[in-house]
Amino acid sequence: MISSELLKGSLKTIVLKLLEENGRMYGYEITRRVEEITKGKIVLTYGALYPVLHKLEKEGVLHVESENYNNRMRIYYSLTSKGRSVVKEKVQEMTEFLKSIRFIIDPEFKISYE
Amino acid sequence: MISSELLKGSLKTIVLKLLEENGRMYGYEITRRVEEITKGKIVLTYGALYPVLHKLEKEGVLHVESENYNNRMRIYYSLTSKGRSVVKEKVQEMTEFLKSIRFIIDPEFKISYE
DNA sequence: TGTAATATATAAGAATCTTAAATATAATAA
DNA sequence: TTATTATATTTAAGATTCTTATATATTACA
Repeated sequence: MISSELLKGSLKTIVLKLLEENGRMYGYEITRRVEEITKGKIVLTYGALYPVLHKLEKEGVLHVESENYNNRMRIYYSLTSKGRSVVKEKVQEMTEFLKSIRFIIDPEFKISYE
Repeated sequence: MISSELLKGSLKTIVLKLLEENGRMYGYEITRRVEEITKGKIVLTYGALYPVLHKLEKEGVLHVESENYNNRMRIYYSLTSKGRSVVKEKVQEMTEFLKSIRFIIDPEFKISYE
C-alpha cells in the first residue's frame, strides 16, 4: 500500500475526477472505487475524505443530495458547473506534475521523451 | 507552476533521487536542478527544503560535508548506505503511486495498459 | 553604488492528514 | 440467536508538512 504521505495534496483531484467520470457518488462508494481501481494500493481514510467533501461543497464545487437507501443514509455528491471547470484545471495540473516527477524519478524517460 | 499542494509528500523522494543520480549536492543546487529539470514547473522553497535535509541527516539517510567555496558556505549532502536503500524504496513507492494516479486520472491509460 | 544571485537558517502559522471514537443499520456466519 | 462483518457518516485531537517571512552574509554585475 502506498504511504499516506504521497497522497497528501492529490485527494481532491482524485475525488473530483471520479465524480466527473461517474456522475454522482457517495463517500463510502468513493473509497471503494479508489481501492478497486488501484487494486488496494490507494486507500482513502474517512477522516480525510469526508472533511474534503464538506469543504468542496462549501466552495461550491460539489452539489449534495441526501437519500435513504435501505434505511441507510447516503449522501450523493456531484459536480456543479464550477466543479466541472475546477476538475479540468486539477487534472491538467496533475498531468503536469506526473510528467515533472517522472523527469526526476526516471531520467531515462526524459531522454526518450525529448 | 505546479501548486505546492501536490508537492506535499514527494519532496523527500525528489531530493533523495537527485542525490542518487548526482552523488553529492548542496541545498541551493538542488532547488536549481529541480527547476531546470522540470522547466520551472516545480519550485522548491528553502523553508521546506532545508528542514527536510536536516531531518534526513538526523535519520541517518544523508551524510554531510561543509565546505567553503569563494567565502560562501556550502553544505554538501550525499546518501549513506542506509540512504541508498531508502531511495530505492521511495522510488518504487512513487512509481506505484504514479501508476495508480494515472489509472484514476486517465482511464484510457488503464484500458491500454491492462 | 545598488541590485541580483548565491547560500543557509528558522520561527510562526496554515493546511492537510491520521488516528480514534461515536453512531446506526443490514447481512451473513456460527 | 448471536456475533461479526459490511455499510455509511461524523468529528475531535494530534502529527506532519509546507508556506511565508525574516535574518544573515558574500560575490557578481550593471
